[in-house]
Amino acid sequence: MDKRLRLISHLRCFESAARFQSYSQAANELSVTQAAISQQIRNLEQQLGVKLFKREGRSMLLTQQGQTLAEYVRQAFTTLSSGFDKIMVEPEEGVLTVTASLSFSSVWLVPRLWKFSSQYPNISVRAVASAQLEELRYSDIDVAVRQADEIKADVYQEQLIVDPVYPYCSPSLVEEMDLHSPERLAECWLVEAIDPGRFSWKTWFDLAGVKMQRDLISWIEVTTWEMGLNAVMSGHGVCLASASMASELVNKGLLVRPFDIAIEPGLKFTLLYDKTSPKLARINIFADWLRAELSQGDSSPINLARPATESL
Amino acid sequence: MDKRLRLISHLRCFESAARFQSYSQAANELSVTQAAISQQIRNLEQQLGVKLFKREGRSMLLTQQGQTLAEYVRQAFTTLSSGFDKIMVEPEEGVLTVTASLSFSSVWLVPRLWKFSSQYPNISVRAVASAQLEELRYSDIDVAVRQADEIKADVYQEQLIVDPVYPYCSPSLVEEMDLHSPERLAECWLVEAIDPGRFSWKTWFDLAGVKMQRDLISWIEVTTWEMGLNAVMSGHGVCLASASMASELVNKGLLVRPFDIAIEPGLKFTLLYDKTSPKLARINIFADWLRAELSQGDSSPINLARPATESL
DNA sequence: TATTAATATAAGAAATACTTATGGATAAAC
DNA sequence: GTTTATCCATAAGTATTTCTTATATTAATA
Repeated sequence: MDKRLRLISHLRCFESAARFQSYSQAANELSVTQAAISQQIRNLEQQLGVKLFKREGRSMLLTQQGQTLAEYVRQAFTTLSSGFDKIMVEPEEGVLTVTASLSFSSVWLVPRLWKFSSQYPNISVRAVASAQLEELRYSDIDVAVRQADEIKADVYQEQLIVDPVYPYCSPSLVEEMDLHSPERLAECWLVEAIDPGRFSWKTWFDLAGVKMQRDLISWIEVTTWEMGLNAVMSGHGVCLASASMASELVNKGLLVRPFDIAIEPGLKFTLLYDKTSPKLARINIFADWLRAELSQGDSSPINLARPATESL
Repeated sequence: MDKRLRLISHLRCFESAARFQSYSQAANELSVTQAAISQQIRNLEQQLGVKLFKREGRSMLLTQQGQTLAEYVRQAFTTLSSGFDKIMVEPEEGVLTVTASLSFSSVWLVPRLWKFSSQYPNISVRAVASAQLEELRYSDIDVAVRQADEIKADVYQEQLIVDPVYPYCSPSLVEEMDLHSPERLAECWLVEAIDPGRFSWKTWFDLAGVKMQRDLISWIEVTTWEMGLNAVMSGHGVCLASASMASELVNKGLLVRPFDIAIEPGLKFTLLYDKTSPKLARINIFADWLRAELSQGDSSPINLARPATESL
């Protein structure tokens, strides 16, 4: 066996740094520090006796030899990934890791997981909350559910629902503030995201045909849909939220929807997973369940066209 | 980047064990213990969630998946080795590691290295003595000089000399024992290797036309040519040795050759190196010097046909 | 049946990989 | 031109991984 293959563990750092031409970005991709990358590559260069990078100002450019090796390493890694793909096919039973926004995870997914688990006791679902979409190919994450009008990802995407966005508040507030017309909302504290995009109270008031005077209203600013729901559940004002996310709380009598006026097209929920994942059998089971569960809520499957940033 | 590539460092153990279908042999190849191999492969299997080996009695057979992965790993390693080959080309100056038998190293090579070094001050030669031929492809060793009639190796081989084997003893012993005919040798202590093959005193006496009575002779048994030479240099008997190995000592007046009767074809010296080595420029310089230096000694370049084990 | 050969496993030791802190060089901003 | 920001380099220390040693288990062989 070629003794140079002892250096194989250094090649991950090398390949990443070569691709980015940047140690910092490689460090970020590999979730280590820049110093680790620097030292690994220094070690690799010393052991091979070859300069792979040359510094130009703040850039690390590949030498000719570095370029040559990078190409071979990339090819070898592709071969290995293919090999892994070939052997890793998992059965239906096992662990499945699902990632979604904090709001969807805590407000929708986690409160319903007992349903999935009782129906599929051999599949153990692990919910991972994240602010951004996580890497799905060749990673620990199997499925993602995100809210955005458009998602850039190189894996399979499927629109689950387009969830209308209504105002929600506690039942007691309806009586307290006599919320029988949209105009009455201006007397309440209104909960709004810091950057709501098209899911703002202004949008809603326009739909309701009410002129909103922003500076006359008391505002509560939140960073996630979940925070908004939690705030109004304890009697603090009125928030906008998507029907599905609020449904569990409405069913439990903790929240009510004072007006049947919705911002539509609503919040688009997208399912993402890697079609080549070894856990595909398991993912398909979860995806079917998810589709059924979401289709039972208050939602309307309407096509979207306009882009927006992902909601909270 | 494919997160499974974090497992890349385990793949050396896997590939070796897969090739040998034996953890012990893999351990031997990689110079680690069997336990290390066992644990690495267990870890790899756990992380991949795939059984790669199945135990059958005392054999570790590859599973179908193991076979598949082994093929991909082998291919990836070949690609990496090619990449390393492509970038690793060294200049003439630098370190060169030469391996030879203990006898050749200490009796011939090391006493002459000053010549090489003064002629090529930019090349630093490191002599490594070893009882067996060391791996030359992709290893720390650059050149080997071995004594054997036939060598199995997958690298370039070149016959340097075929060195006749004569008796040698100290000058004082010639006077002391009045060594003017071969028959007189029977009165001396004879130094012989434990397993001399065709370089035995019996062979020599046959050539000299003397009938040897083994049980009437006093024997000294040694394990290396070097030991034999050291013994007779201090006045202890007579040994057989190849002309080139003895030449330095003869030139210094420490040994003499009492009879000009040689066992021929003599000891075959072979030069071995990897034609694809990145240090080829450096190797060629050393090889040229070696050829010249050896051709200045008492030797005859005669073709060999018969196999024998490597001499000491 | 006893011995040998081969792998499995646990615990500890050794080596490697990584982090933190700091410095140096260069590019960008003011 | 100076200051700030960005990026990599390096040393020292920390954390993790890899390896060794000791022992157990299993199967093959004599």
